[in-house]
Amino acid sequence: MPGKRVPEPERREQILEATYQVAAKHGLAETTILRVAAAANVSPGLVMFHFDTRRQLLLALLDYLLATTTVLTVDPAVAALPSPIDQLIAVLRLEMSRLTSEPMRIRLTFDYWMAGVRDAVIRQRLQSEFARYRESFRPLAEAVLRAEPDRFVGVTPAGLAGLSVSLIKGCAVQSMIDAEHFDVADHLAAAVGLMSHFRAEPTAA
Amino acid sequence: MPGKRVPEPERREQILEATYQVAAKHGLAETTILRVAAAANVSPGLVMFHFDTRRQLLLALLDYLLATTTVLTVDPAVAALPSPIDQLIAVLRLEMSRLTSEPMRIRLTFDYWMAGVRDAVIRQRLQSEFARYRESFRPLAEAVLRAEPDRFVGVTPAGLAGLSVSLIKGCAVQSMIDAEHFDVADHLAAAVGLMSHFRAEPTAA
DNA sequence: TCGCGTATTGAACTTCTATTCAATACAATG
DNA sequence: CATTGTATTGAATAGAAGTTCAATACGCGA
Repeated sequence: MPGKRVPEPERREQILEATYQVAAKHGLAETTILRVAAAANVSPGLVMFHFDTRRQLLLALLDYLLATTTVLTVDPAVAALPSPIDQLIAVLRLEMSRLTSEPMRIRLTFDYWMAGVRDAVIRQRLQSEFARYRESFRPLAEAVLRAEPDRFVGVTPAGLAGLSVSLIKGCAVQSMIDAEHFDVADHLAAAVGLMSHFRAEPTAA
Repeated sequence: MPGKRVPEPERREQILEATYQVAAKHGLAETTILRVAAAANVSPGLVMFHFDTRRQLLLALLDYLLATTTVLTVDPAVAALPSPIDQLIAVLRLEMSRLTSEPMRIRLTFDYWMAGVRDAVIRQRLQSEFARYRESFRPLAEAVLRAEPDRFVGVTPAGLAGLSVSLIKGCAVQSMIDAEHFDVADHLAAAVGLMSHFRAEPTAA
């Protein structure tokens, strides 16, 4: 006794949304067709009908996840900061706060990250996503190096951008398990402590 | 028709070793009793006999994994370096190389890391393990701050130690997926580029 | 109003898993 | 050599998962 018919794109969207809810709460491994179907108030068969296999459902979820990830934007208030290095630090701070405020999303992303170790398709999508993310730091990194070339001898824009992403990822990884105990501010303080020295007054000694 | 009897501790060790092989190659999720038994040339029942449940087998594997993790040691050649910050950088370099040279171990550790999100026992063991790791950086961090207090205003030893671990973890996470493409030297160069400035000659301008 | 295609269901099927257990052979002890 | 305890096996069980599919009802065009 079939239920109400719904145009295909909306059904897909509805099921994907349910899949996200399940995956965010229980993790990828426990994201089963049955659970997804139950969460979407739909029969298991319908999930297969729209996505063919569980694998394709999870790939679709990955696309959904990446598509709904906010791209890196430089806040006007940040852009107004005088020195590029202050801008970079401010962006780092914002990104770290943003990520740790969405723990479910972070966990899911790392779930895919682990899956990517054994799955080439997942791996490539994540790689290009993170390459894009890294690139979005490039203008800022270039500005920093341009502003104080003497102090950044041997550091490339790509290197500084990569380091920025690395710091953010390190923060995300820690907070994933230590959510309530891990303090973003503390973590950033050390990084800032290092970077801020590019502006430090010269030692007269 | 039972096979040869073997004293209990050796059997446990043998099965654990097999479990490690399977888990390192296929991941935790695919580490099944059957696979482990096959890898150990033993019947499935015997695995259960020695470890009771799959969960306890995996917990035992975690202990095994952590127990066989080399603790942080400061190489004599490193300790001979004149400035503490050079020592810290050298240690970072060594640790990053060490981790990326054992990709299987890293992946397995992160597998447990993900499992720890939903499993309190796993989480606590990992937390204390990483706390210990972080602490092992503390003496070095303190030496760095003591050597150049004026340049590290507001940075605590804990903060610097945490940042060091974070950099290493960031490196490990990247290399996990990007093994052949990710270059430890590049990654470290940026970090070093930052830190080395604590020794930079003052800008005369 | 009458088909007709398609979305939808729910049960059946297959496969894989952890787990249990009765049967069995080995080693040590007497 | 007999006995006893325990390590070991392999088959049986139960459950859950992904996937298939025949049956069914809905909505649209004729």
